[in-house]
Amino acid sequence: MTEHGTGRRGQHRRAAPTMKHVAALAGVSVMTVSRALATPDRVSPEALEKVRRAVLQTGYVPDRNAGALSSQRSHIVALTLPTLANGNFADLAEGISDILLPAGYQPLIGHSGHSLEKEEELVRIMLARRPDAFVLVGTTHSRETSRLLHASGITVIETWEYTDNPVDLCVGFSNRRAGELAAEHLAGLGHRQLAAIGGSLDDTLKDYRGEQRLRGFRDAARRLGLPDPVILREAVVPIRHGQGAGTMARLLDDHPGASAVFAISDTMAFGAMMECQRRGIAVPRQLSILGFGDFDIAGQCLPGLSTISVDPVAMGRMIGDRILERMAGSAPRSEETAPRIVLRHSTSAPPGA
Amino acid sequence: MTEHGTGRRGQHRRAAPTMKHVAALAGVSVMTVSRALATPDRVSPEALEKVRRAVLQTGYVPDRNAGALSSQRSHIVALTLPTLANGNFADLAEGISDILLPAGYQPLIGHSGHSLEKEEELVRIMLARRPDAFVLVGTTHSRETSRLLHASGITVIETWEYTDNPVDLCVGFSNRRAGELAAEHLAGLGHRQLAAIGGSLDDTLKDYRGEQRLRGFRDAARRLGLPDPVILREAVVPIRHGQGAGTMARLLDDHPGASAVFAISDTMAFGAMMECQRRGIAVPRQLSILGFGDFDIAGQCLPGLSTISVDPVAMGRMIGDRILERMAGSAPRSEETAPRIVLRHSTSAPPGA
DNA sequence: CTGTTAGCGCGTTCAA
DNA sequence: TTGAACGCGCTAACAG
Repeated sequence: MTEHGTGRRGQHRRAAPTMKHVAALAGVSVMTVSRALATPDRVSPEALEKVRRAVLQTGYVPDRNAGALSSQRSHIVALTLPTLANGNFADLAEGISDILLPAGYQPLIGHSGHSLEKEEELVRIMLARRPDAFVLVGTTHSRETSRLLHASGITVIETWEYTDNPVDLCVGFSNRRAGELAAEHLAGLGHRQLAAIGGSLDDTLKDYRGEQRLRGFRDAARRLGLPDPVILREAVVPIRHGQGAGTMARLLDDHPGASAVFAISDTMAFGAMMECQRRGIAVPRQLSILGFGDFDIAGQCLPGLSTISVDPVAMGRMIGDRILERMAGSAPRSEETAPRIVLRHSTSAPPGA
Repeated sequence: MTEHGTGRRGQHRRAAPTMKHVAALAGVSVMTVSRALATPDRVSPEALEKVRRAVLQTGYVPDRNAGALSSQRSHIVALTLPTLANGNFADLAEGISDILLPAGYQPLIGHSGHSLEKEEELVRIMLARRPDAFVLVGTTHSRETSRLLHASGITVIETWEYTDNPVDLCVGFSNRRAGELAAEHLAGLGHRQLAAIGGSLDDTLKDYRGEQRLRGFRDAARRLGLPDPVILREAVVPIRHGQGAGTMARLLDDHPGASAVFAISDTMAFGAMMECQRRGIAVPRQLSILGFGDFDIAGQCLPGLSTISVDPVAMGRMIGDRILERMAGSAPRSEETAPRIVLRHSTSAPPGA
């Protein structure tokens, strides 16, 4: 018998109190402490009280990672977003957290910067924490990402886009449909020459969902018998307001014929509106602008921005609920949510009408 | 000998592959796999290759929680923010992530909704994951929060405010100083009757940092010999644009004398600008407006919003660096960063000047 | 209701 | 360079 284990750890900080410390202080076994914390009703009132006191005295906080190792349930839910600096995704994350945290699950948030390679790296890093469920924005992933997720055998929820062939579960909306909605709204107002501004088609950084919206927009315009919309893809994700202004400037310079513009996001739409204001173009009298996302700013700018809302907080809560159902053993179904138009004052009939 | 341990876990999903599986497949011991992944140079090229293949074939991802339990280093860094739906905090989080992730640390993000009680709960939940470091926005915490952090014995970094008495380390700026800067700028332009709009003093939901900015603003005005600024605290955190408009409306109705307004955040400032536009008040000719935060929108709206920047991404990176230094065994110092004015076009000399 | 035993997946330590 | 033993902190399973 060599004596391992005594003082074998090198220099390191004072350790946090463990269950053993609490048990010793309370004069009960470690198991009783464990039960007192997890299933208080299976412990005698006296033992419970002793444990409670010892916990308070030591400032003990259970080590859930150790618990996870033992119980094979980490109570971690991984969440990969394209970026945090986007109100919609932040709202989505808060919606998910609002449901999961009170239920004892810990969201683990990461951001991929709209890159599939970074997403794959992130998935690998997060899988190393053995989450009980994995939430991904988007349905486009690298082969290896899909394989890793599949091999992990955990619940996977894809969101922010709807697909009939999810890795596992899907809670999202059709971005094509959102684009169609945009075209239908503008056509309904009487516009014929439409335009759209969106993100670049850069090889590695791509807004796949935004691209779907643009396609839906174009296809709906065709279906409605309108000329093909002018589509400018110049913004680099993550999109900031300035990109909207720049792309709008290009549109006004090179394709002055359009009377209505669909912007891939409110962020771009606002920048576009400012560019119009700078040039003395009245919105919506001379030019209609329609956004996407119903960001906070859409309701505050002048004129109020007409936009398409997908209610990220509600979607997040729905995702949280689905995860809890799955954890409880039931088999929730995928769900397609419906984007809807929010009418404000940036769209109206075209000038000649 | 009763036979425990065989199939003792109840119904649960297909388990992820473990190091044992990889070792068996590679025909080496578990330890060799461990070393092949952690210290490849201490493993023979042949063994390394066998392991590498087995890893690829199984889609194995190491369990870092188990690793953490063994090594006593979780490589997790906890981060509590007031909210994700605030560009500054999102940027801060991304800045921290940008440094930590490549170094092998996993940020764990939570949001407290500006509530000290929720923060305490969050700290407890996050401590249960045994982070190697803890980052908190703000220097105001509940007694229990401070106690828990102290008892945990880990590195703690407070940010977004500077204090000489941090729990452990502090990387932040003086919010008072930011407020003073605002008053000095406006006074320098010739304004005498100043005003400020900020968050409510609700009992539980408080923007402590914003309040410090307001106090710095007031004190600097006094020091400069100006009449006391009118300060309206009506917005409820988290502040959205609409609150700026409402508070501005109240200011214009009840205190029409002020020629310059400092808004506690760009979000409020923008709402305030829109309210002015709605009323036909020209900014900055009739009224100057100064924001805080240098949010994306400040550079895009018209007129461009003069504001105070604290560079959250840089601060985040600084925090990440400090954490890595501490992990490497050195003793980094606290750092006070300096807020700075970003001049655009929403402030100018007062009407009569 | 309580305690004992065993083991979750890994890294540390020591021995070969 | 490799492997075996051991234990990190906790919970499942069982015995009392």
